[in-house]
Amino acid sequence: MSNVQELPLLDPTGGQGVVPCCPPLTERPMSATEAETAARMFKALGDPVRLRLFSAVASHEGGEACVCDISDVGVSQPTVSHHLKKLKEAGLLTSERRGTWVYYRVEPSVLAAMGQLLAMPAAA
Amino acid sequence: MSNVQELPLLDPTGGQGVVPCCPPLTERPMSATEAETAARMFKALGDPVRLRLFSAVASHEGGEACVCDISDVGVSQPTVSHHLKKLKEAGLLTSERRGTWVYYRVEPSVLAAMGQLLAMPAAA
DNA sequence: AGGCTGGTTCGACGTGTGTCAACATAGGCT
DNA sequence: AGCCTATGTTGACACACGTCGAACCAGCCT
Repeated sequence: MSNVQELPLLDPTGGQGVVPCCPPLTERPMSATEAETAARMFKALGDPVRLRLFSAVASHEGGEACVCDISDVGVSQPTVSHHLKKLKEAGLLTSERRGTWVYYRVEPSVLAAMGQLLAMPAAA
Repeated sequence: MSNVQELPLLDPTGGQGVVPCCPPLTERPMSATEAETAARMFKALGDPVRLRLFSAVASHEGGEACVCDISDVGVSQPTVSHHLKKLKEAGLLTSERRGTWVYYRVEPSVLAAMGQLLAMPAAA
């Protein structure tokens, strides 16, 4: 347990962190630190435009999409870029330039972490 | 306050069964309407204080807690009340006054719906 | 009645956020 | 070189948001 990505917290400036994070919300009260971390991810998805962008990337083949394929969400191009940056900073997406186009890709572990966070306690 | 907001994430067809508003994020690109609905809930959980409050209620016995039990999150009491109201407006919590105290309770179906939203497609 | 405690609402303040137009950068093309 | 397309960055704007203190409502006391 000493390699892979095991950043304790997300670095806001790096924007490349993966956060395994916290126990389910229903298990015990979250600490301030845990809440800070988890809220950052929820916040990133708390905007309709970002949610659509993220969904567009996530549902694309291979979990990867070019900006040009997903930028039709009703806002200007700079705004799309701005939101993609936010999603990247939240650790939800990664980007890679290949020639002319930039491709965005989901960070599956983070998605899984959020899913776990909302996991129901199976009604005991 | 006669808040006429529609139920956020659930489609009340079929009674108690969990009917998510939207398919998993990874299934297909979300529509604008779907994103609007889902983002409202993510946004509600996108604040550390609200996340702690929600977690405190959700992890309490019976999924229910008195305000006095959970209001120790580092902000003033009016702010706690404000956030609880937000969570209520987002459909995540319901409140009920019993004598002196007000009890908040999680909306389990909504929690499940959000979990489904983040469900992974078994790593295609 | 009056007072006390638990919660909510109000009004205000500073900060954060989404948005755009304009500019800047990267890479491919002629 | 020069131009053109694809993205990202900057600066500015309006608006939303989190926070607090103070005032206000709801029940339980004495």
